[in-house]
Amino acid sequence: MIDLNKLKDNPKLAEKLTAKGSTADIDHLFSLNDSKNTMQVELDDLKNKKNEISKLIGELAKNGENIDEDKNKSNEINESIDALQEKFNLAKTELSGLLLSIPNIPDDDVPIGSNEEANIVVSESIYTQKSDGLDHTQIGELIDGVDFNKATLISGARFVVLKGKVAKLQRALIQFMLDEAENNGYQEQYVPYIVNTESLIGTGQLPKFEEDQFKVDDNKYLIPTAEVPLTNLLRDTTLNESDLPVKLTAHTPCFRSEAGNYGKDTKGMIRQHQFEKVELVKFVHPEESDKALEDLTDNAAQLLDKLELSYRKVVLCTGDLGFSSAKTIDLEVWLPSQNCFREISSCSNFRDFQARRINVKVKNSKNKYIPHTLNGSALAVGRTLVAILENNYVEGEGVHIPSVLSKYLDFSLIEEKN
RNA sequence: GGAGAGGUGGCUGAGUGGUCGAAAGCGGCACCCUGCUAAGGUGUUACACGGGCAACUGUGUCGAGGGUUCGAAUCCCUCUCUCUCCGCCA
Repeated sequence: MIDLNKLKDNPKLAEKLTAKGSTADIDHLFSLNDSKNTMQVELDDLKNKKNEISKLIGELAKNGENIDEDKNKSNEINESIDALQEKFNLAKTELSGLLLSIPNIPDDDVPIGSNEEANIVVSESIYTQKSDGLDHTQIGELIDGVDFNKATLISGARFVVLKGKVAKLQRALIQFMLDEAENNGYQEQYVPYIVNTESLIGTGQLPKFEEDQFKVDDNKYLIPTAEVPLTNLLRDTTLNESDLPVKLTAHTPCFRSEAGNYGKDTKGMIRQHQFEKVELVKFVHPEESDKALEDLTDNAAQLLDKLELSYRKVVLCTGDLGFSSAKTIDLEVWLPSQNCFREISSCSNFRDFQARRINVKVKNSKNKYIPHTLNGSALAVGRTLVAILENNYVEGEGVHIPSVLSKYLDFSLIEEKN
């Protein structure tokens, strides 16, 4: 949630919102806020009168005096209160609805642009970089480890079944990523995969992106990412400053309805309704969040280095930035079948945007402040699997397992069948 | 799924219509006293929103939302969460 006062003090911020694609009417927001406040003053004043009369009635009644006149007066005031309260509530509801629908303000160093073409590549780390390779669906068939037909049979489109060594490889990747996260100081969590509306509002998926979520019940949704349960772990809490930074990690499946992505990546495992991911989440002191984003991105990038997968680091432009994010750095891994880099991790600094929504504060001996939150994938496991299949495939042999995973697996090659 | 109990401030826990934002204790903080690793004394100690340069001040909050009433932590309704017992179950 953005800070209205900050927006008021700095009109330039409104332009940045526009650069992010927000169509919010900021002036309307201000006037709505003003009229809400005016009403609140009036309302409080009326309630104050009412309270005083009630107190008076109490005293009069105790002394056995006549209270009819004051009761009438009080009833009149109550009518005024009811009328005004209704208007006030409407204004308040509208205001909070609008505020929840306004995206975060991009950082100053975020490139301006309307789509991914304006993103800036900051670095590349190249190991081997094959091109025109087989894609993972073909390789999956050759090694008999990936089955989309069975997934379609039992569930439908955009699901996958992994078999044998490929399934084990995915499990090993998860284990590897969690171990690395722990080495980097993140505490592992096991969290619910179903969350309530409040949690999704807290991290910013709701109210605007309801159609992207899988709803399982009134007020209950499958998580689109572990960011949601992990970040909401601290909802409505006040932390001690000495607790910072809070660093959490979890492996979870992620569920996305991918509404509005018809025709995009329809083939293969790139865009699925269900995929595995290891997520990193941090709560840090506001002054530390820039550094924290770098560290977080490094934590994710190191995984790709250890897996010896080629990747590049990209700063997302304003138009490509997620709703809640002030700055996002994507890691994109090389896919030989597509001859391009594809997103495999997204590391974001949310500043105080989510923290305000989830009402988390930090106190020290002097005062209270709102911490900054960050998160990033480390990594998207499904896409990592795709990258390994495609990059490590050798014709006539099969898929070679990255050596860093050897301690998790009792094989180093997934052979072709026949 | 069935039956019951209950949600009060950081914690324990009083409080069944007005003087209750709420006793008391614990804990926290500040100061004082005390020459000994402790004890005692005094004061202070919720949050949100609004108004005001500020001192300060108004409103709201006793799980949530409605209702009754001039007035609700207290009475009524709905919801929700927690706990106990039974059933079922990985």
